[in-house]
Amino acid sequence: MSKRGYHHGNLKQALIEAALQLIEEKGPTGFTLSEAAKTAGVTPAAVYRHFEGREDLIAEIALQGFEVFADLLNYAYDTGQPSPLASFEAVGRAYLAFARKYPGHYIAMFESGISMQRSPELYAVANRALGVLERAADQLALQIPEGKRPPPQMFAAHVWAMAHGVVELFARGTPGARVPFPPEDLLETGIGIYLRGLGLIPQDK
Amino acid sequence: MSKRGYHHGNLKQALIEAALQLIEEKGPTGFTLSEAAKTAGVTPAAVYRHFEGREDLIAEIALQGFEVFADLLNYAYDTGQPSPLASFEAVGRAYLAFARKYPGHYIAMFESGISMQRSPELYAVANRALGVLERAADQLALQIPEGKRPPPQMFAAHVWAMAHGVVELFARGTPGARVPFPPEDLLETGIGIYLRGLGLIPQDK
DNA sequence: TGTACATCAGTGAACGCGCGTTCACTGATGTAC
DNA sequence: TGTACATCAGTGAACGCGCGTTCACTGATGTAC
Repeated sequence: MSKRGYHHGNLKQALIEAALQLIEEKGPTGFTLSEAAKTAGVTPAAVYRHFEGREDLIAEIALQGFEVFADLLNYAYDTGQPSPLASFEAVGRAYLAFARKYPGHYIAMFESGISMQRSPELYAVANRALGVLERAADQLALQIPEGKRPPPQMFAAHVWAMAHGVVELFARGTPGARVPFPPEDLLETGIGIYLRGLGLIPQDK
Repeated sequence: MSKRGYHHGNLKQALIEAALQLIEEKGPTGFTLSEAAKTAGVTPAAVYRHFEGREDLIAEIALQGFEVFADLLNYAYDTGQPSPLASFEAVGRAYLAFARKYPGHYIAMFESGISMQRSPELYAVANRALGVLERAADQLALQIPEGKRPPPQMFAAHVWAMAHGVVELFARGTPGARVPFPPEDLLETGIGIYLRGLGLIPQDK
C-alpha cells in the first residue's frame, strides 16, 4: 500500500481509472495507452506489467463494467419481485442509472467495438447482464394473452433499443441536447407508453 | 472530366466517397485523411485543395448526409399525407432506411462527435431533417385528446431514441447480433406498440 | 535480528510507424488577343 | 488558328508529433535461513 516510491502499489486499477477518465472525455478511440500511463503517473512501458496492450486494457474495463452492470440489473430485478411489471421497470431504470453513473464503462462495453467473444469471461458476464434484461422481459411477456404476445426476444430488443437510444442521444452531450427532458423521464415515459401498448398497464392514465 | 492524368477532375467527391468507405469499415475515428487520399489515388497534400483538413472532410460528409436525410424524411412525410399516422410511420421507416443505405453518412452525422454548430449550413440542414421528425410527431400528437397528450417534443424524442437504438444495436454488426429479427421489423413493431400505447392505433390487433 | 538472494514492478531509451500539415514546385487547363 | 500567359490542381519531400511496443536495466519488496 506504500503510495510513494518506485512501486506504485495499485497500478492496475489506477490505469483502469485513468483510462476511464480519458474515455469519458474523448471516447474509446480518443484515449491512448500512453496518456493513460501518464495520467497514472507512470511510464507507458509499465502498463505492460499488467495488460497485454491497449485492447486488453479496454477489454478489462468492459469486463468490470459488465460485472457491475449485471449486479445492478439483478438487484433491480429482485427489488421488483414478485411483480413482473415492477421488476421490469426497475431493470429499465437500473439500465439508465448505470449508463449515467458509469459512462466510461458503458462506452467501453457498447461503443468501443470490443468483441464479446474476446474472452470466455467477457462473453459470460455480458450474457449474465443482458440475460437479466431478457428474463425480466420474458416474465412480463407471460402476462400477455398468448395470441397477442410478441416474441420475448423482440420485446427485450425493443426495450434495449429504447434505453440505448436514450443514453446515446439524450444522456450525453451532443445530438439531442435541445430536448428539454431529463433522460430518466424520457426513458420512463417511453417505456410506460410502450407497456401500455402491450396492455400491461391500464389504458387510462 | 478527363479521368486520367495529372488532374483528377472530381477529386472532392472521390475523397468523400473514399472517406465514407473507410468510415463504414473502421468508424469515424478509424479513418485517416492520408488513407482516404491514398484510396482516391492521390497525395495527402492534395486533400487541402478541397478541404481545410480532416475535420472539414467529416463535416462535409455530415452535411451531405443531412441533406439526403432531410429529403428522404420529407418525401416519406408527404407520401403519408394527409394521414398523420401514415406520415409518421413512413418517416420512421425512412429513418431506418437511410441508416441502412448510408451507414457512413449516418456515422458521420451522429457518431463522429461533430458539432452541429460547426457551420450555419450544417446547423440549418440538421434542423431541417430533425424538424420533419418533429413535425410528424406534432401532427400525430394532435390526434390524442389534450389531457392525455404527451408533449410533442417528448413524443419525437421517444421515436428518435427507439430508431437510433435499433440502428446502433441491431442494424450493425456487433452487440445485438443474436437477436433473430431484422431491424426493420424491430423498429416497425416497436413503434407500433408504442403508438398503441398512446391510443393512436386500436388496441386489438 | 541480520543477511543473501529471488522476485516483482517499475524506468528510460529506443524503435519504426503513420499521422496531419506545410511548402515550393510543376504539369495541365482555360482564356485573351 | 496559334501563342502567351494566368490560374488551377496536383506532386513529392519534409516536418514534428505522439503512438504502441520492446528491451535491458534497476530499485523495492518479500522470504529463507
